[in-house]
Amino acid sequence: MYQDYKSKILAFYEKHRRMPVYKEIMDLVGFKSRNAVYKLIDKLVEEGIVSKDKQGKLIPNSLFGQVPMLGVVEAGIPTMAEETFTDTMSLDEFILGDKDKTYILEVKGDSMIEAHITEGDLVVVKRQDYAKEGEIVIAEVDGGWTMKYFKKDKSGRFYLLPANKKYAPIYPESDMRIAAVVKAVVRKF
Amino acid sequence: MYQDYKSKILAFYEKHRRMPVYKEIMDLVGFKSRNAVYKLIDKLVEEGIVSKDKQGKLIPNSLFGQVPMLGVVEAGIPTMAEETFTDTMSLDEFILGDKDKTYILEVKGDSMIEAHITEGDLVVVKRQDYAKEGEIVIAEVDGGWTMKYFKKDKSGRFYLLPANKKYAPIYPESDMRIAAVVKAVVRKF
DNA sequence: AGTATAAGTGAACACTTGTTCACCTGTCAA
DNA sequence: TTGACAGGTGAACAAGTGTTCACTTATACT
Repeated sequence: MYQDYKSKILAFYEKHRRMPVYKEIMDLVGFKSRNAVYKLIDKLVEEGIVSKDKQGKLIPNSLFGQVPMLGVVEAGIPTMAEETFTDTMSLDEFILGDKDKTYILEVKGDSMIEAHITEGDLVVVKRQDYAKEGEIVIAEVDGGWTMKYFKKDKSGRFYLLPANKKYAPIYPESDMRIAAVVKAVVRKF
Repeated sequence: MYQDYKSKILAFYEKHRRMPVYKEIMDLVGFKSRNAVYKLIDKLVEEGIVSKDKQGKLIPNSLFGQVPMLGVVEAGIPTMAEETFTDTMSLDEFILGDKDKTYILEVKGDSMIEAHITEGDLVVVKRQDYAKEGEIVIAEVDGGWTMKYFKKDKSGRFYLLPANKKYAPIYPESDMRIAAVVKAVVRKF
């Protein structure tokens, strides 16, 4: 019953992308007075799953809109009953550190297959014109665009290394311009 | 200047996980009357990037809090200037269809390496006790937990197939219990 | 039984909300 | 200069906000 309240409020948040006001919660859970909601919220605040701003408006806390992160696969999945999850996370925040200058690209081709990035995957890239050694970059070399490892050889020259033995490393002839670095890979089934 | 307003409102939304009220926008962009905000919002509504609910409160629209999805890698990255992105998406919504019964697990081991799921990846799983042929499942077989392909052989028997030649298919001796199916894979660099 | 504690009701309060109206700039064209 | 017009100001309004108080109902325990 009580857990029910939480999930109804969460559902509202998911649907409307904002927290409900007291009257809405009232209708949501079936109360007939806003004061009942007030007392309910008091408990949720004490539990730490929601907070109030200076004006009393609700703000969702960490556990809200987040996915419980259980252990590792081989340890098995804990049953719902115990559900002592190790952590919880928002995928959005996890994947996109800073939403600024972040874009998503679809992957074509198999040149990064050995890095386990395959055709149809989505890569989350951050647009920047520099990169660290070893990062996967989106670069423009000799007129074409590619996604490759950004490497440096013994003599200090930079080159692009595909993660596929079928293809050879690319030593830029004229110029090489880094457009973005790959921050994450997402694959959906 | 005008574009500035949008990004400031967006920043507020990102930070507080809710849309600002008119007075907050007023302080945000430097207006001295809420009516100025009212007129500004009117334009944003007309542009379709925000809406109002029945009570006048702002609700963020599709372009808000979302990541622009550009084309495919080989086509290169369009410049910021043009930015005629093909689409835009919220990773949260994209990855987690229904947040209910969805969990995240960290991958250990290399038994799914040929499916390009490698150690350290995060798999987004949905807890359910059935699966379709060919899906990747988290299952309990003969007392242990594994992540494998869920397959059916010619005679109609189900078995678990690792995506790694080093390991043999698993034909469940006593019982096989499916705990969850893998919906997505996320890898962060 | 009785009684203490939790949970819900309903009305009232001060305050904030989005909205409207009339008014005041600037800027640009004729 | 004149007029038009988009963009901003400031005050006023009804409606909705979170909160408080006093009161009632349900639940559990000795």
